[in-house]
Order: sequence, then structure tokens, then C-alpha cells
Amino acid sequence: MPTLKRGKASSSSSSSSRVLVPMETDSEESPFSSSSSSEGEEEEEEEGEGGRVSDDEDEGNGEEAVEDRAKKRKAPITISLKKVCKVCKGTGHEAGFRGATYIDCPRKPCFLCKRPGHTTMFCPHRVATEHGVIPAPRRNTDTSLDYIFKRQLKAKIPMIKPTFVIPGQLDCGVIRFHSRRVTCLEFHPTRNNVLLSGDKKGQLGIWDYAKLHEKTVYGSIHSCIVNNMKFNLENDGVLYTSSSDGTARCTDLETGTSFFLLDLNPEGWNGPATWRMLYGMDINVEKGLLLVADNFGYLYLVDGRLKTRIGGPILIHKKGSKVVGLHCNPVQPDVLLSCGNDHFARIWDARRLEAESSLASLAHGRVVNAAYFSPLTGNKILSTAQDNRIRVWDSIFGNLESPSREIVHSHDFNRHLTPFRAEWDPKDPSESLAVIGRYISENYDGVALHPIDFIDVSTGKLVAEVMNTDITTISPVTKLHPRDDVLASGSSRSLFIWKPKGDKCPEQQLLERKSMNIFGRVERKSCGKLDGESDDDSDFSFKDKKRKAKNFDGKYLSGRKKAKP
DNA sequence: AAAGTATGGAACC
DNA sequence: TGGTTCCCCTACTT
Repeated sequence: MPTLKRGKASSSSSSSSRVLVPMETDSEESPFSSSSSSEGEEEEEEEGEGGRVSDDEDEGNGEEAVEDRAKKRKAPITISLKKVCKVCKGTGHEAGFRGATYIDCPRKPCFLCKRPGHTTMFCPHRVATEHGVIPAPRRNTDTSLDYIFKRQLKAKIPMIKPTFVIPGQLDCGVIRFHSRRVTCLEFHPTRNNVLLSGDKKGQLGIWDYAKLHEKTVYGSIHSCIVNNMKFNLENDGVLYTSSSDGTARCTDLETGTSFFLLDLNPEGWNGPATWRMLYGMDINVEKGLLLVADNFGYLYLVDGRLKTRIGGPILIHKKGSKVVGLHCNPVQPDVLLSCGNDHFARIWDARRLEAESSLASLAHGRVVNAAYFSPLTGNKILSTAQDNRIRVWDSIFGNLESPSREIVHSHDFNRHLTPFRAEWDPKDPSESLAVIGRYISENYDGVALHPIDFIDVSTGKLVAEVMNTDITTISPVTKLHPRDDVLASGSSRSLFIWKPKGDKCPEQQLLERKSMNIFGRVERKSCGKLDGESDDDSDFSFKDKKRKAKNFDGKYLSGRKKAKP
């Protein structure tokens, strides 16, 4: 019985690091019976002594577990040599990492798809080439409105879906100036190499990743979590932010001076029952309107020019529950999308906003971390929920009782991590490519890594996995550049910039990539040493890295190229 | 080097 | 309904 079924990810390639590649051709026939699956077993044999790790549910039953637990609570401290599972507290097995492979607790349902009957390691969604696609139970029904809408949009939608092109290797630049975890990222809309970042402490970072040491940190704009950043497209020297300190602010990026457009806690701190935090934010460009929402379910409208509130708060999600995200439709800004902790995403007509007046409610299995209209036509919605599913909802005029696609993907909630959000690639004309970090790790040649996944949401295919053997942390925050083939990621307190190896690419390639901008591989060398960084201010530039890179063995991730049909 | 900690959501009563 | 307890792949610092 193979321990690791994921042939492609775990098969023994000789290179030190692993690549990830589109999983198209290999294992097409039978994803569940991968033949190259022996090394996991070896590992198990080595350590298989003490507790029978080989589980199979034959361990104690539930009652025993309960008893055990009760004993443990009451009993005086005794030293037991028995192995105790830290997940279920049961004995006879142990969950946790063994080397770079995570051994599941056999008594818990799958950590990936959450369904009983198997553990994470054997989850069909973990090995399937289509990354856990669940087609909709039925197609959305077309209404006449739908028809008209589609006709309008038809011209904008390319007839032929471009092929994904995978650049060979990626350079990866790192900087660390945040002292708390990164919570949001945004590329500057016009200055090509500038990345903005917000953190849990309220700091705002500006990093010119093309230049050496070109970074700025504004520490006094917000006093806690920066939840959203948005540029004013009419004046890109100005950035809007919303924060858990309850303010929405407008900041001049050159000077760092900022003023608030909204302050929900003018009285200061009077306990958590009254403290309001702002989570969602977007700008209705046509109307010069700033929309923000709080942790009690309310939406606020602010006139960006007059800096005054318009109307009172409007309840758009369950009272007392957090509204997590807001997004104005790119084609029709008056169509507003919200999502929240009440497990719903909702569509609204911003011209006629009042409680209970949503045009549609999109039900999710758990808290919805994010929901975005597709960037060009606004015709699709991509949502990320904490039930480990990415959902795609077709046509905002269709029947939205159920999503048109569900993709099982590991992006669990963890209180220590910034919530994961799947985001559209703004450059993909077919509006099918999404990027999102992955929670559970995979054993890549002995290193547990958490890749950043590129998923074709129209098929559910995992198109590329971006990783680097030196980056062992999870990357919950990801952002694709609006024009360039550049990916930014935030992992804990560090920021990463990934771009195709070298800057000089043949023109042709550039053109090709323009359509897809997928990164399939990661190069090891350019990431420099991460562990040895001093805590405070150490930072790297690409130049630094190239120098340091010489100390590395020069091994790059290598792997199979995606076979083109 | 093991222990401590920050800290959100939901299950549970 | 609300307070309490628990928590499965964290990323640090002490």
C-alpha cells in the first residue's frame, strides 16, 4: 500500500528541489494508482517501530478516546511512554510531521476536503489532476437578461482560450521590513516596480523592488491591521486604506501624510463590544464613492471628494457578523459584491441599498474570505471560503443558488495566518486563471513546502505551483501584477517578488506570456539565505542576491515541462 | 532546544 | 442566546 500517492510531487527526481508543473499529461489515466509511490513507504518503515503508525482506524474506538481524555484530565501528572496523538489525544498513533511528510491522525476527517472516510494523504483531491473539481449540480439557467448581458459582453471575450505558457524559471526577491505578518499587497497602478504592503500592526510599506534598498515604511497611518488597500485611479499618488482600527484613510504616498475619510471609533476604546473594525473596501470610480464595511455587518458610503459620509450604515450581512470583503463590478460599478462571516456573498445594487435588498445571496459552507468579480467583464465571481473550496459563480444574472464550480483546495483558516484569498489574474483575457497560496504542505524532496497555486478555474486544473526550497513558510497573501509577469507574495513578515528568470526575455516569449503569465518553476539561487537574516532591517535586493547566490550550489529547480497538446 | 505566545472562529453547553 | 473551551500542517521569540 503506497503511503504517498502523489506520484508527480513526490517521485524521486534527483534535483534538490522540486518543480511543479502542470499536471496534465502524467497520471492522467489513473490518478489514484500512481505507480511511483514507494519512497513514502520507506520512510515509514524506518520509523515504524514504537507506535503503529500505520493506522487504518483499527486503533481504539471513540469511547476509548473519551476515556483516555477523561483520565488525562483528572490524573496527576504521570510520565507515560505511550505515544499520544496531539490531534485527538488518543494513543497508539501520532499525528504530525515525520521529516517533511505530515502524518495524519486517522481519527480525524480529511483536512483537505473535510469529508470522512479517508485521511488527507489519501484524499482524492490531493492526487487528482483536476485538483478537486466538483462540477455544478446543474448549469445556471439562462434568463433573457442573461442573454442580453452575454451579447453585450461577447465582443470582450476572446473566442479562443490562450494557451498557458510556463516560463522556465523564476527569480525571487525578498525583503523583510514588516514586524508583524503581512496582511495585504497591492501593486502601484502606474509605477511598475512598486509594491505596497500592509501589516497586522498597521504599517504601510512601499517597496521599489527594482532598486536597491528602496523602501519606505509609514508606521503611523493605522494603529492595527491594514485590511485593504486601493488606489485612487484618478490620482495614483494617493492610496486608500481600511483598517481594524476603524478608520478608512487616504494617504499621500510621497509625503506619508494621511487623513481619515471615516472613523468609526471617535470615542476611543471602550471594549470589544463597541470597537468597530473596517474590513471590506472598494471605490466606485464613476461616483467617486468609497465603500467600506465593518465587523458588525454594516456598510458605509463616503463621498471621496467631499470627505463626508453619505447616509447611515446599511446592514448588508448578518447583524453582528464581520463583513470581510467588498468589490464593485468592473463594468457596472453600481453592482456591488460583498462577502462575510455569515457564510454568504451577496450582490447588491448600490443605487438602491438597504438591508435585505440584495439581488442575490451566494451560500457558502463556511466563512467567505473573499469574493471578486472577474476583472474584465465582471461576469464571473470567484470566492474563497474557509471550507477549503474555491467557487466560481457564472454570470451575475444567472441562477446563483449554487456555484457553477467548486474546487477543493487547501486554504484553511488558521488564527495565526492572514486569511487566504483566491484572486483573478488581471491580465488573463479568458478570466480563468486564479492564484492562491496553499496551506497544507507537500514533501518536495525532503522539504515540506507550501506552494503558491495557479489554478485554471474553468477546468479546476492546477496549472503551476510556485515554490522555493528556501521558503518554507506559508504564503497566504498573493498578488499578480496588473501588467507584468510578476507575482508578489506575503509570507509571515516577508515579502517576495517572483518574476521570470532574468529580465531579458525574447520579445516573442513576452508576448506569449502576456496572455497567461504563469510561473511554473522556481529557481533556488536567487532567494538568498533566509534564516540568517537579522531580525530588524535586513533586506535583499536582486543584486544582493546574485552576489550571495554564488555561495549556493547553483542547483535550480528542474523538472518536466508541460507537454503541450 | 523546548516552551511560550499571539489570537479567530466555531462547537458546545 | 452567550460565555467558554478547544483547535490539525504557524512563525516566530525566549
